[in-house]
Parts: sequence; C-alpha cells; structure tokens
Amino acid sequence: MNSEFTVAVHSLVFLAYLPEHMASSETIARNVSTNPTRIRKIMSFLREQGFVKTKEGVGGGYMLNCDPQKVTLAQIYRAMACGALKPNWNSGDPGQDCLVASNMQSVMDHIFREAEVQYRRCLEQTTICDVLEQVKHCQS
Amino acid sequence: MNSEFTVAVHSLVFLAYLPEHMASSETIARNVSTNPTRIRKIMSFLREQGFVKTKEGVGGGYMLNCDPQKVTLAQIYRAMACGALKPNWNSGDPGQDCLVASNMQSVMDHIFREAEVQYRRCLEQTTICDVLEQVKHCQS
DNA sequence: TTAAACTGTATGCATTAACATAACAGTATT
DNA sequence: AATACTGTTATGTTAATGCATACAGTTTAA
Repeated sequence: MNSEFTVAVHSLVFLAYLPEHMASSETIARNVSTNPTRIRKIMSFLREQGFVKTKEGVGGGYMLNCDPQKVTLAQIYRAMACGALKPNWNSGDPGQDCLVASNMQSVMDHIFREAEVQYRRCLEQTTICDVLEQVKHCQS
Repeated sequence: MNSEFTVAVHSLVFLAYLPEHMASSETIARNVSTNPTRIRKIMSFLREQGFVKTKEGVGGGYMLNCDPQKVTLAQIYRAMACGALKPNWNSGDPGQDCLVASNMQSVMDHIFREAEVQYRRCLEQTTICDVLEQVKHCQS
C-alpha cells in the first residue's frame, strides 16, 4: 500500500486539531512532512469525496467539511486506498491446464477481498477524533 | 505487500494437490508462473519454518512437511509477510513541536498493527486444504 | 487593475522495491 | 564422473512511489 491513506488521515486530523479547522497546502505539507503538490492532489480527492472544502485565492486553503467524530478511518480508507492490500502480481495462469495453476488467481483474489473486509472493519472502530485524542495523549 | 505470501500459498497448495506431494523448483515455478530461483528462495524459507522438507541431488525437490488440513493462511502470512500491510513511508516527524506532527507516526503504527491483526484473523479461517478445494471446485 | 497568495493539474526526475536472469558451489543419485 | 537437483549471491530490468518544477486559474486586496 502506498501512503496516501496515511497522508489523508494525518491531514484531516491536523485540520480537526486547528482552531479554525483550516490550513493551506504548504502548512499541511510541513506538518505531514511532504510536499505541497502531494497534499493538493490528495486534498482535491478528499474534496470530491466531501471530506473537505477548498477555498482558492489569497487566504484560501482547505477546511474540514465533515464531523470528525463521525468520520471513520474505514471511510477514508475506502476513498483513498481500496484494494491496495492485494499484491499486484498474480500467481498462476488461467491459460494452463492444471486446475491449481488456472484457478489459483481467482481463489486468491477472493481471499484477499475477504481479508480486506476484516481490515476495514477494524478501521471502522476509529474516528478522526479518536486519532486526534490518541495523538494528544500519546506518551512519547 | 509483495507477492511472496501468494507464491508460498500457491506452492503449498500445489504440493498438497500432487499425489506424491513433491516437486522440483522448476515444476513449481512453471505452475506458479515465475522463475525457479524465486521458488527456491521462498521454499528455503518455508523449510526453515517447517512447512516443507527439501531433498537435494538428483530426483530431489520440495515436499510437504505439514498437515495441509491444519496449516492456515495466517500461519503462512505470519512467516512470509508479517508487517507488510503497513506503508513504509511515515507521515509527520517526531522532531516537530506540533503534537499532531510529532505523534502521528506512532499512533498510525498502532492503528496499522491492530488492523493487521484483524486481517490475519480472517486468514485463520482458511487452511491449505480449503484453498485446494476451492481451486478444484472453482467454476471458471 | 495589478500584485500576491492561493488551488488544480501536468510532467519529468530520482529513488526504491519487486521480479527476472544468470552463474556457480554444494549435494545426492546413477 | 555425469547428471539433476538445491542454496545462494550478484546483477539487470521494470514498475511503483514520492519529489520538484512549472504554469494556468481563482480570489483577495492595495
């Protein structure tokens, strides 16, 4: 899995943390430790999905457009990284005669899909606010 | 996640499928659709973990050394790919002042670990034999 | 109306990870 | 001693990932 999901969660938590619930791509990028372009791309996507609003022009930036107590990591995962747990290489080959070789691909597909459902189910337990609280009370 | 887990499962299922429960790296590689070197590396590892035995020399190869009805995909996952679901890029930076930036990394680590536990729990439901049966009765 | 500070988006670059290929030593069989 | 295997390392190639740059479009404000 690439880290767009991580960046999305971090950005939303950061926005929830700020009093104004608003920040520019550069401010977010500094906090996340990445570059503004990457933030803009990811935030654009989060806007399409309704998680944030954007304001262009001077004094613009991104602002929270959802209730951080209601939005779960599963929703963010679904939007950003669905299907990303499965390796992109497939074993076997549907063209071969052997039952194992020819069917393994679809069987493994099914297994990975099921396991990902469980993965998401775990992420359903945690909201953006939960993460924010954990961050605040993290002893480190 | 890379596909070593997939290859390992496929190889074990293939061995369980064969009457002699034995095959060379080249035979397995053909079935899996990859190269013998990769199979040997993965099978070497599976031998260390006790899943297979190897026989060197002429007429040698790999043979099942476990009960395919008892070995679950979770055990194989644990051996081959534990921790592989987490992205290897980390957001934030422990050196920053901001609570969010500095603690996000360890909070996300914890979340990914928990989610992976659920993922593995799903894989516990399926044995090598289960996969073999699914492969045999796959309508495709 | 013009400058400044933003977002949106495209493109190319650099690095790393993933998979393939080749080579060769070690080992068992015949 | 030839053959057919595994074990392991080194090297090549391709794809994924994240970074940097550039520039058009938008809003604000002097």
